[in-house]
Amino acid sequence: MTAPFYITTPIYYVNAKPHLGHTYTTIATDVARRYHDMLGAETFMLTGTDEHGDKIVKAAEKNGQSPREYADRISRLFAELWPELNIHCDHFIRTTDASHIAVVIDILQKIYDKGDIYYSEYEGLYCFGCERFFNERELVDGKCPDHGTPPDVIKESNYFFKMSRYQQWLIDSLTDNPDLIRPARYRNEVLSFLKEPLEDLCISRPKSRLQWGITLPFDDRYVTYVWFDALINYVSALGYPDGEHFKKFWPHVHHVVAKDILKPHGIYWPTMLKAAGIDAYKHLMVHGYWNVEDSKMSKSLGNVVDPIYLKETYSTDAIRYFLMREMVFGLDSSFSETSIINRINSDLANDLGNLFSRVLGMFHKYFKSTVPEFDPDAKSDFQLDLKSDAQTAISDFCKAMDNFEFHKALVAVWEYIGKMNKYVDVTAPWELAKKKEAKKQLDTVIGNLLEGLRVVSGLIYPVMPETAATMQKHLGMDAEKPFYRIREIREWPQIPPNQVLPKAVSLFPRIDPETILGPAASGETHEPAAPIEPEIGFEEFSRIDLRAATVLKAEKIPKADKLLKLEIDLGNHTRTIVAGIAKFYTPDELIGKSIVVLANLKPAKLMGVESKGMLLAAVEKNACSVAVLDREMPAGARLK
RNA sequence: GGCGAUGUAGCUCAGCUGGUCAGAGCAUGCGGCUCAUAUCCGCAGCGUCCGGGGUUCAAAUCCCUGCAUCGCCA
Repeated sequence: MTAPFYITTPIYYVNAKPHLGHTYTTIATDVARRYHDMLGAETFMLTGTDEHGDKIVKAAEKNGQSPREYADRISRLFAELWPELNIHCDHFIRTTDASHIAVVIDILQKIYDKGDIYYSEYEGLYCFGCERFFNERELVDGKCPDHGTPPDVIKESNYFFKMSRYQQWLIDSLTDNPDLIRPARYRNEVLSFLKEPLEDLCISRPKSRLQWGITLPFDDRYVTYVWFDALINYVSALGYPDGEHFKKFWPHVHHVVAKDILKPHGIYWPTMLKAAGIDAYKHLMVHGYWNVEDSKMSKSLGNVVDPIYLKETYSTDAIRYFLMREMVFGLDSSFSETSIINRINSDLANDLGNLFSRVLGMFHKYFKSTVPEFDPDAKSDFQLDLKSDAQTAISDFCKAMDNFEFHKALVAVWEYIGKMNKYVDVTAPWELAKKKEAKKQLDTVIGNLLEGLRVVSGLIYPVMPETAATMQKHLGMDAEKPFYRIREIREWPQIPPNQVLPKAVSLFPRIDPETILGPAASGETHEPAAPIEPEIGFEEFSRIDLRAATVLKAEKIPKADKLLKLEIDLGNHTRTIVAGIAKFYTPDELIGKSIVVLANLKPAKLMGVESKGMLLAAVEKNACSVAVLDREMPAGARLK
């Protein structure tokens, strides 16, 4: 009996629309959930939205809405996004749900009754503009960084949670359970933080400052601090304290978070659980950030990391694959559309898509679309055994998935795909098809290849469920059945013989970067930058007289396809220069431009025209850009 | 300022406890096949393994130091 599996994403704060970071976390969580489905576990996945707190009030005000209306609207964006990305969550929780609020109140009261919450007055630096307290070191010159005004010293009374009381307990449990927080770097970070004395956590906000929150059960002048409220979602969603789900799933919880919320999850949450008398969670999986590369194509940055844009441009499966394959769980990764396209073209189109296409192509041609019978254990002369290699691939895949090493799991699958491509090459079915006496061999080769594709389709299921189902159908399998169970995948052979299969489809067409990113982006062909020339002194540089010049006239030089003749204004005189840029610039677009000219270059005759100086431009084989001044300067100004 | 991480081929990175560890993928070049989505297969990388010093018979791998980048904390 496989243990149940409970996995959570953070609940997302509704002060912003869903972006790439949310998307990665939630897809990774869904992939892990689907993997445990593959193992035959009963799974439960939770996501949702975090909706209280002053940031929400402010964001709502900005939008002219009430906090409730605003939270409803943004929350819906999240709830509706996940199905679009083939993410199946079993429950979508909102911290404004009545059932959640009830549990928060219950837990607060429990901890209060236990004596772990106390009331205390303190003094702090408060900015009325920001409606918040500041530390000394957050201030700039003793002033609020946002308002530039000195903060006021005010006294305020609040409720505090005795987190410090559980510090040693937490250190011990981290020491005893090396797996508690993974990867280890984040566990170490928490441990090093715990070397210093832990301060108690302020868990209330006076209603004079904030009303949008859960009222404390023991003092209705206060609402609950948003983190204290939010973290409790992980148990309230399961129907804590008596719900069946809670009993079944809580002992098997895995929290997935990004590194920015390590502290609340690594420190607040376990101590809260301990204080409330709830078993601590077993696993906290922490991942890194996506650094979005600022490419020229993505001026509107927000647009490119918009999950819907990505889905519509590249397909859900491709995006899921890219995110899981490209990021090492725990580390940061860089994100760019170029890298998505590279991944799609090389891994999905060339390796997987083309393999599928060539195998099915031969199958339909040589077998009239009818699945052959073959002996799965037939010895071949080829030294290649797709059947046993499949078992290796499955094992490697599982080992990686168990550790949240999604990229390694995919590498294992792709190594197998590579072996299949090699197998096709070595067995050369097109040769076998020419010889009548090789029919049995051909049956074996194609039979094994079809089975290999079946294994691949099973293993890619958690990452690319749609593609997995499509492949199954084209292999004559029932895609409605749980073909992705590891136990099922291992069975070889499994495709029922003598059935007629549907014609193949193209799983992943190659993408031409230009169609998406525009011509400038096909810049893969850029020459590497030339090495820097040997050093020179300033004196030597001073002899180079560079001047701002305005282009007055420009015309093509007859019979010369590269040359333009320019009439330029150098302030106190005009002169003629010839420039070899006709392939890249029309005369008209140069007129009026403020360019840079090497003014003391020895004159030279080009196609019969005397050129007195030359303009500066960045030049490559297939591209050229004339240097222009980005602010207006009088013609003749010197550059130095 | 304290603690920690990282720095390996053009790019992204594997290389655990020292001895085929100088590697993989992508990109590039050449050759082969023709079933296939101009795909697939094979071959090719003379990289100061950030710099400097040390330990050792032997270091990318351990120690010290410097530099760079990043993270956490103050």
